[in-house]
Amino acid sequence: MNLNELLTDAVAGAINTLYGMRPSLDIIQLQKTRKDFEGNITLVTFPLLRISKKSPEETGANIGGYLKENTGIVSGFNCVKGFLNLIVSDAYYINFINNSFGNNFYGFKPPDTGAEKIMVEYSSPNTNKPLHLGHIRNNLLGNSLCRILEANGKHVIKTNIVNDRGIHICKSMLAWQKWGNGQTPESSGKKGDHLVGDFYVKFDLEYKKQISELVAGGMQEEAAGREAPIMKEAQEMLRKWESRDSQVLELWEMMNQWVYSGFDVTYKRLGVGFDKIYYESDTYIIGRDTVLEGLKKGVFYQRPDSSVWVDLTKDGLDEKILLRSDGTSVYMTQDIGTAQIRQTDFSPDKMVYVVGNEQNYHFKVLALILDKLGYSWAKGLYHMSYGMVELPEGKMKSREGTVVDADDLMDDMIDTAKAMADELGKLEGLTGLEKEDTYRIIGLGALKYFILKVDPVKNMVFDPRESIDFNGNTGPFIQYTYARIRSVLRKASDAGIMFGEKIPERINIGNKEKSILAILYDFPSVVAEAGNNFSPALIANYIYDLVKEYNQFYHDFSIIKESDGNLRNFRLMLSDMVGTVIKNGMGLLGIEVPERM
RNA sequence: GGUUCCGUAGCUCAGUUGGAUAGAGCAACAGCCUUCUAAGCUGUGGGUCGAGCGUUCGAAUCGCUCCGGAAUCACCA
Repeated sequence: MNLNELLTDAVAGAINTLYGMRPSLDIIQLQKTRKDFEGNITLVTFPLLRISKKSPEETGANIGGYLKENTGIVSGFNCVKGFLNLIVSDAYYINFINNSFGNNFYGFKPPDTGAEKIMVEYSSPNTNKPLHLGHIRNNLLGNSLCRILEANGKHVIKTNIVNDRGIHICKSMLAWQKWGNGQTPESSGKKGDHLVGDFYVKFDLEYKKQISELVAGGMQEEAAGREAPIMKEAQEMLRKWESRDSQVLELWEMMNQWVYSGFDVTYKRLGVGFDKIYYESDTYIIGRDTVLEGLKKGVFYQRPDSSVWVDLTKDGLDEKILLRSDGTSVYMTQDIGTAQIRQTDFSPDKMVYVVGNEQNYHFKVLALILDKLGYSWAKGLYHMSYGMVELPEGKMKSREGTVVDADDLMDDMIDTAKAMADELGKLEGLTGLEKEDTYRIIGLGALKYFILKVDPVKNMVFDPRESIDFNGNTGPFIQYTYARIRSVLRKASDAGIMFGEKIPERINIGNKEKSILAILYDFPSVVAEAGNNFSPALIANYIYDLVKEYNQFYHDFSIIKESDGNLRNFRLMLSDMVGTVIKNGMGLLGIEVPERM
């Protein structure tokens, strides 16, 4: 039982003894004591007054007195305006650190064989252009979510569905055919995904040109969009692809390979990975078969032009197309197929989709369709929806060239880390390789933390200047604290100072130290909460609070230089444990921590 | 127009199941390195929690109505 549970029990006992009535647990409201008051945990007395039939002050005094006498956890209390502030005994926290010290996995639940099996889909790129800032948020959230779920003892399967087919890829392919002159990543010296993306842009330019020519010739804009010759060519190419035209397939394979090798570099740098990768070119057929089956069973219906639809008007939604009139698949068809294959392959209890909130409607429809098809596992679908990333000047727009490229961004962050570290002279004495690695850790730490500290459901603004700041509530600030701790521990070790002896309960610890202990104590419950809420941001903000508190302590107290041996031992253990929690917590965000910086 | 989400300091964001005088960082200003890493610490200023009404001992938090912003309702993905 943790502290909250112990106290809830004890308070219930107190009320029963004092007032002769066993209260329901939900009126026992415990919260952290605000900074301005003395105490660690506060009981709100107001809901208890109808049982006690006494004033808030008196009720608080009664319960506080009982807890102090009977629990051994509460060493003192005060009651202010109906808030009973309980002082948790030093011994309780000392006992905690004595037990948890040296556990490198503190905060993590061990994997359990009977654990819930959760499949998490994230990343899900298209293969026609390189990854950008929006993908970065997706990848970081997905990867962090997986780590958090694993830390909660879940069995996690990380998966990626690569959208390797469709009209958008055909656009790049067509443009390459027309204007590529046989260029390859090798011949051009470009990363494959960037090269393919360049042709996608070329297509778009030509398409726009053709549209304006048609409009100038008197055609409506909408019609021009359909009639532009290059678009017709791309559509023709897609049809050839679906009928397995060997030349088109060969080109498609080649260009997709370029993109994959490019993605691999980006993924590796971002520190994300997958247990199983699916390709829509494999799954869409299954989806199509299922849709046709559903049509036979009467779950769907066909229009005169032979397109297939599902009617969701009774569920408060609209009608949705599942197969085009020419028989080709749409996005929904593919997702139906993918979900089925995943069930066949892994039969997960839950399938989590980390996908932007622009697709909220899509996933509502997907779950509904799978349910209508009679799949019991449809209930296990969960869309982890997250907000868009915007720039200070507004949305990223590829046609206006304001898209922030993932590779460029990482380069910039690492360059800035290098410039700053060199200016501060922080890494002198390290080898060249060690320096490079540290720049990387810091630059990526800044980027990842900046994105993950924000509540996923919210849209966020990414200001390249601000995100590059390394002070305040940032990744480097946290990493710096870690490096300081490591430095202290190294110095202790160099001086032959051993630590880790059990701390005697009678040791006299200060408020700041106690407050750090209390925060450390909370880590496992924060991990659990982050898992329940699918929110890496909870971890990020927790670490920041811990680190801020520790830095104040570090500033005000001596650790190695403390003359009292017991106290020195305690402070070293405390520092060591803060380091462990920083490392573990940042690990859940996919952020590394440096030994020196 | 329907549906969903968001609105907290100049800017970027915290604020678990309703609880005390709403918190950080950035930016501005003023301090602290002969002492374990100053990428740090301390202080000052900065708020009608979008607005109103309601629920109650108590609302940034819950409900309703507005206002503002975003997404979506495609034979795009």
